Amino acid sequence: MPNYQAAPVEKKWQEKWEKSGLYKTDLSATDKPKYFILDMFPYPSGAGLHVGHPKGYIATDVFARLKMLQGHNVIHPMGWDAFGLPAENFALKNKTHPRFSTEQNVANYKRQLQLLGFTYDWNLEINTTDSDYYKWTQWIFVKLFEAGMAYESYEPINWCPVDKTGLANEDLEDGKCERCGSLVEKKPMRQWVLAITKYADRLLNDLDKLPHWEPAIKEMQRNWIGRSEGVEIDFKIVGSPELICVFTTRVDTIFGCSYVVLAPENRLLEELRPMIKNWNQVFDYVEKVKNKSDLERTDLNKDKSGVLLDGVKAVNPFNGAEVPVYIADYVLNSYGTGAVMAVPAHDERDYEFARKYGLPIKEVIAKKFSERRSDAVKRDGVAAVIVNDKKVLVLYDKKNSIYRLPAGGYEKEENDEQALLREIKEETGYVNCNIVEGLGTIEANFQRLPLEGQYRHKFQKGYLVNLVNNEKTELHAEDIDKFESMWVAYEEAMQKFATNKESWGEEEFIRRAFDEKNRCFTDDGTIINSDFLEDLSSQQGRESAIKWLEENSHGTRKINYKIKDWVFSRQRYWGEPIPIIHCAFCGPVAVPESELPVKLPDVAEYEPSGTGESPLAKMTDWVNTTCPKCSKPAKRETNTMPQWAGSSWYYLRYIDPRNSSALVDKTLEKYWSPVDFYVGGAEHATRHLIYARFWHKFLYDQGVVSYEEPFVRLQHVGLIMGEDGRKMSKRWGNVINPDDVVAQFGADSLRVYEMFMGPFDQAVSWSTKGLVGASRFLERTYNAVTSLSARTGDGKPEDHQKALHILHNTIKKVEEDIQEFKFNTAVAQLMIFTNEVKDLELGADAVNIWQKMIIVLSPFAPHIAEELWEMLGGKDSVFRASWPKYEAQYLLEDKIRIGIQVNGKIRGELAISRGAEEQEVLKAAKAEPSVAKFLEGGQMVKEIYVKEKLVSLVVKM
RNA sequence: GCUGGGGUGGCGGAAUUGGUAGACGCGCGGGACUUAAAAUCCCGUACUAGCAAUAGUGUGCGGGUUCGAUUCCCGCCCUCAGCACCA
Repeated sequence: MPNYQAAPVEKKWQEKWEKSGLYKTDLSATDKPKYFILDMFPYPSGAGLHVGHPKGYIATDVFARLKMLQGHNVIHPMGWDAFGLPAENFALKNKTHPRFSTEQNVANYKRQLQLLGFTYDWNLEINTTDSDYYKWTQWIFVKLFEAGMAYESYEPINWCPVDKTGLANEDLEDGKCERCGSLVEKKPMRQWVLAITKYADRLLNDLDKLPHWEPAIKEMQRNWIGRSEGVEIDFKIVGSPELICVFTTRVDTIFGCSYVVLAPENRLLEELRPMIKNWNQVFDYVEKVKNKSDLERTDLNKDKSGVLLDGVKAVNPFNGAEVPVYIADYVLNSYGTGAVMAVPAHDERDYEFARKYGLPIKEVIAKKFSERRSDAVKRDGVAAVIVNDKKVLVLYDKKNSIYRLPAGGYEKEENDEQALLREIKEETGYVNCNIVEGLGTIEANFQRLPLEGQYRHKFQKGYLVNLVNNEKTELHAEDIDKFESMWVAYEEAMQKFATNKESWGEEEFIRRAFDEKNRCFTDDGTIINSDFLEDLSSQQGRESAIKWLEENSHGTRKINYKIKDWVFSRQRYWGEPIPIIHCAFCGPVAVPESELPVKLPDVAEYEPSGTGESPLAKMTDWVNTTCPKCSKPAKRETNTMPQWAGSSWYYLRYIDPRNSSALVDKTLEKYWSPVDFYVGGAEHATRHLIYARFWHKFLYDQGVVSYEEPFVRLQHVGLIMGEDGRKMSKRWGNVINPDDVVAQFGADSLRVYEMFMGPFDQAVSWSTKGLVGASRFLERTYNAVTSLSARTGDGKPEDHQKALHILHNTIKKVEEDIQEFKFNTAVAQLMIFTNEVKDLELGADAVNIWQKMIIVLSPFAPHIAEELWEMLGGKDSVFRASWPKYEAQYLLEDKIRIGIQVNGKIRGELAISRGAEEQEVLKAAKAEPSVAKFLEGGQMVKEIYVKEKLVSLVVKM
C-alpha cells in the first residue's frame, strides 16, 4: 500500500481552494504587473475529454502558477465555444435540442477539467451561445456592416451537400468538407461575406511585429494570405475590340510568352465565340470542366488538358507577336484575371502544357552562377552532358586538378551543334553523338585556371547528348596527357563538382539532364533573347518592363492575394442570427444596437432544409418584422454566423464578462490586454488565428481595443497519440479517459506525466508505464518529506553543500524551463533533486531546503505540494509563498571532471579544482596513465586546454 | 511540387556561440525485503569482441572543414505537418 493517497488529498485541497477563492481574479486590481495567459477554449463535444485535450491546459496552468508565485496579477480564464455545426449535428443524431445537448456537454467538460485542479476562475466563464455573449458578436457584425466590411454576394461558393450549408475556403480540407468529409460543390447563392482581403496587407505585415510567435505558424499565415506582386498586361485580340488581361509576377519573361490561356469559365469566352472556329470542341471542354468537382480538377494536376481557340490570336504588346489562345483548366478563374500569359521555358505548368501540345518553348532567362567582373573577357560557349547507361561523362583535368564537362567556345562561324560536336571529339574522342535536347543557358563568371589566368564571362549553353556508338578517334598527343575521362553515376558526378576548384554550374546542367522536371528554370536570373530587356537581371527587367507598360498604357502594377473574402453565412440553425433586416425600400438594414441581441428563437424543427434557406426561414413570426428605418413591414435575415464568429473575439470578454453596456470596459481592457500568452492546437494557424487577428484589427480601428495585435506570444501544443501511435479515437479504441487516470493515479501524476512525456510542441504517444514513473516520483518525494521529522542534528557539511548546489540549480532550471515551455527537462530536474537529496544528512536544515523544493514543484503538482507544505509547517497556501531566488554562489561546483583527448579520441578523465592553472592541468593530463600510454613514442604537436571543459593533445607517431 | 519541422540506445527523450553523446523516465537484468507475490529499495544497462582490464564502432546516408562535429559546410535519403495548378 503506497503511503500517499492522491484521491482524498486532491479533494481536500480543491475544496480549500474553492472556499478561499485562491484563484479568483480581481479584475479591478491593477496594483501589480499583470499576466494574461489563455487557452484556446474548447468546443464541447458529446464524447468528453480524452487525456490529450488537457495537455495545453496543464501547461498554461503550470505557467500561471509560476507567474502567481512571482507576484503577478494573473488572469487564466476558461469558457466554451459551443455554436456551430458539430453541436447541431450531434443534437440531430441524438434527437435532442442543441441547447440542451450543449448544456450537458459543457457540464461534463467542466467536471472533467475541475478534476485536474486548474487555476481557472470560473467567475469569468463565458459561453458563445449565451445571448448576453452573442449580443456582442452581433454588435461587431453591425459595426462591420456599417463600415462596409460586411456585404451580400451572389458568387458561387462551396456548398456541402451533407451538412447542407455554404462553407468558407478555410472550412475545406482537400476540397472536402472539413466536418463530414463530403465533396463540396460550387453553388451560386446569396450570402454575407466579410471583406477580410481589405486587411490582408496588415495581417501580413504585422506578423513581423510578433517576435514571440513560432516562425512556422507565421509562415503558414503568410502562405495562406498569399500576397503576390505583379502586373496586369493587356493583350489585344486580332480582329476584335476585346482585350485579354493577364496577371503575371514575371513580366521579365514576357519575351518568352508563346501562348495565352484563359480559364474555361472566363466570361471573355462568350465575347469571342463568333471568332472561334472550333466552338463545338471548346464548348465540350467547358462542359466537361463544369462537371468536374474542384477536387477532380486539382487532382488532374499531373495531366494538363486544354483546347486551342481556333481563329483567335492575341498580340504580345511588347513585340507585336501574335500568339495562340487556349482554354485550360489549370488556369483558375477565381484568381487574378482568370487568364495567364504562358512562358513554358520558365513556368512548370506552362512547360508541361507546352510539351504535351508541342508548343514552342523559348528561353529568356539564364541561370546566373556568379557575379560578373568588369575586367572579364566575354566568351560564350557550349557544354555537353553526355549520358550513357545512366552515367555521365566527366573529364578530369590532371594539370589543374579540376573536374569539368566537355565544353568550349565557338570557332569561326560555328553554330551550337558544330561547336559541340567538335569539342566532344577533341576532348573525348567520341565521333558518333546525338544531340537530344538543349538544357538551357548558364551565365558564368570565373577565372581561367593557371593557363591563362584571365577572368571570363560567358553564356554557356548546355546540351544533353547520347552516344550513338562507342567509336572513338585518337586524341591529340597533348590532350591525352591533359584529360582523363570517366563515366560516373549521378551522385558521384554531383559530388565531384561540389568540391571542384573551378566551377561554373556544371551541376545544374547534370541535374537538368537527369531529370526532365529540372529543365524548366523558374528562378530569377539574367535576361536573354529579350530585346530591350537583354542582359538585365530579372529584378531590373521587371522594373523596366513595368515602366514601359505604364508609359504605353498596356498594363499596370497589381497585387493579388490567395486569401478570399470570408463567406460568413451558414444555412443552419445553431449559430448567432445575423442581425440584419431586409426591407424592400431600404435594402439590408442593421438591427439597432438597442435591440440587440437578436435572440435565436426556440424551434421544434431545426433540420437544415437543403434549399439554401436556413431553418429559421420557416419561423414566420420571427422573420416578419418592421424596418428600423422606414417602419414598413420587412423580413429578418435568416442565415446564421459560422462557428468561427464567437471565437474571433472571446478573449476580450474574459476581461469584463458581465458588462451589459459595452463589449469590454476601456480601463480594464487597457490594463489586461493584450493576451500575453496564447496556447493551443496548430490546426488553428490559418483559421481561428487569422479571423481573430482580423476582427481584433477591425476593433482597433473602431477604437474598442487599444492594441493592434491580440496575442503577444503563441505556442502550439503537440498531440498526444494513443499507445498504438495512432490518433486517439473511438474508431481505434485507443482513447484514454482522464477520469480513469485521475481515479487511479491522481491529477498530480497525470499533470507531471503529461509535462514530462516529451517536448511540449511535439506529438508523443501515451504510455501508461510512463505515467507510473511520474507517479513513483511523487511518491518518492512524499516519502522523503514525511520522513524528515525523524532527522535531527546538524547533518554533514558536504551533504549541505551538495543539497544547496542541487537546490539552486533546480530553482534556476525549473524557472527558466517553464518560461520556455521546456517542461520535460524541468520535471527531470525535479526528479534529480528528489533522487539526490532524499538520502543526504541535512539535520534540521532539511525542512528549509525541502520547503523551497516544494514551491518549485507546486506548479506541476499543486495538490501534493499543498499537502507537503502544510506538513512542513506552512500556514497558508503554498501559492501565497514567493518563488525562491537562486543564488549564483551555489550553482557551480568546486571539483570538476574534465575529459582528455589524444588525437581527437577521449582517452581519460581528470578531476581538477575550479580555476586550476592551465600548465598544471596539462601536466596532470599527460601524467594520467590511461592517457600516457597513447603518448608514448610519439611527438607532441599541439596541446589544447579548453578551460574547465577538456584537454586535447595532438601527437605525431 | 512548395513551405516549415524532425531523424540520437529496446522505447519516450537529454545535450547545440563546436568541447567527456545518451541527463531524466520507461523497459530489461541482478540483488535486498517477504512463507510467497505485489509494492518498495539498491546495483547494472548504447552496440560489438573479451572472464576481465580493455579495444573498436556509434547521433539517417555519403563527403568536407577542425586538435575535436549530434552541432558548421556540400550532396542525398527518409519522415511528419501545412499548402497545393494562386501564374
